[in-house]
Amino acid sequence: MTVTLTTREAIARAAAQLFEQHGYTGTSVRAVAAEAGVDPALVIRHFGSKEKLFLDTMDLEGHFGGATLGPLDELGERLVATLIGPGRDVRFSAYRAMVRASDSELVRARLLDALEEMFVGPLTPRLPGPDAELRARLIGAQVAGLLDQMSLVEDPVLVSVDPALLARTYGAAIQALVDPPSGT
Amino acid sequence: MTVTLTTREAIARAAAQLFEQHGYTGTSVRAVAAEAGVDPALVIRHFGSKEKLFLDTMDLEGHFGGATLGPLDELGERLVATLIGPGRDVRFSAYRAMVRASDSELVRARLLDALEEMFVGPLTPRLPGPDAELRARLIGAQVAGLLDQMSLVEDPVLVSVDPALLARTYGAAIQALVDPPSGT
DNA sequence: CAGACGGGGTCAACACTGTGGACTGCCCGC
DNA sequence: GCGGGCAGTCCACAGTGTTGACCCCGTCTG
Repeated sequence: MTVTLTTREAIARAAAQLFEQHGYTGTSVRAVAAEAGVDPALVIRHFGSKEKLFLDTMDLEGHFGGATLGPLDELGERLVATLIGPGRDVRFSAYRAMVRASDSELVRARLLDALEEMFVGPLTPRLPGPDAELRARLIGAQVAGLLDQMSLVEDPVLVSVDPALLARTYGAAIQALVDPPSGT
Repeated sequence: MTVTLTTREAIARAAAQLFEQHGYTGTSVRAVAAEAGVDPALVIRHFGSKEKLFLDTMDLEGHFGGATLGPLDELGERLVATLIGPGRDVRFSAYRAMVRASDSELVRARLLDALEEMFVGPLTPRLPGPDAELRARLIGAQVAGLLDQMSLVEDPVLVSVDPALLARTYGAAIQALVDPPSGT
């Protein structure tokens, strides 16, 4: 029930929209201010800097949380299906904006936190076999790679392929890290 | 034996160094000009724009070429070993700079070209089983993901883990897409 | 009730960015 | 010798993030 918007919220809302739409470098502080109907200097006054505004505004965990829940059996396929399922646009643009802004130390730290919270934390204690933590991190890498190709590079084949086939195929590769290694 | 450097080469060289070191947004045209001992307007005159200078300067293929050669048997492990083997710093920074600059349509096209040339082209006709092209693209995604976590996000665990273990573990996941799928 | 205080808001300015246009000087073909 | 083109220089422009000075208004204190 947001009847009236505090200025700070108005700025945050405008920023979220523009950052998702045009990325970090693509949106200027002045554009955010204009969208929020506010003086440019005010957004800096409220958030300290454009970088902090970006960090306060974007959240990955909200968009990706809980993707690793459920039984380990066929987790790979489910994980991919969740990623490319409903709401993929929001997820994709959030990820895209973050990665492209990863010049910033703080943004990098945030990405690392997200990896930790979404994969390493929940998965490490559940993975059977050796090197569980390493494998959890590499599952995160696989997810990042898929997002790269679909959202950042926009590989036309991947974005238009049958989602079920994609989930099955890439899911199998992820599953290879979920299941305990079989070699020597 | 470059005794004397043409101005254009001097600019390109300075640009390559600075772009790899500080990324796209992190290096200004004026900084490139200063490093090359040249007027800022001159670098635009020679290359058309900062973006074109970047594209003329960075090449992925040169750094990553031929990573998918050799027998399909254990290609996954060899691929990872090549990626994180000698010269990884140069590869990493090239990839990092490209991805972070992927706001630009042209940079994205270039990344897509690289994917095509390095994975889809060489691998599609060689992969046994169905959906060879899709699987080739997804192998590219896996590589991108690993580079993301190691070079872009700089996951401290991944960058310091035993390379052989990393190659074996992630290589197995890649191998799951090299070998023909086994399920129904 | 007067007055100090503090926080939200406004304005102008700074240093920096990429880029374009006008200009100069030089070399090469006619 | 002379004209055309090209490398190089200089200045200016619009836009960037950010800062400082200022103002206004509500609140708390004496």
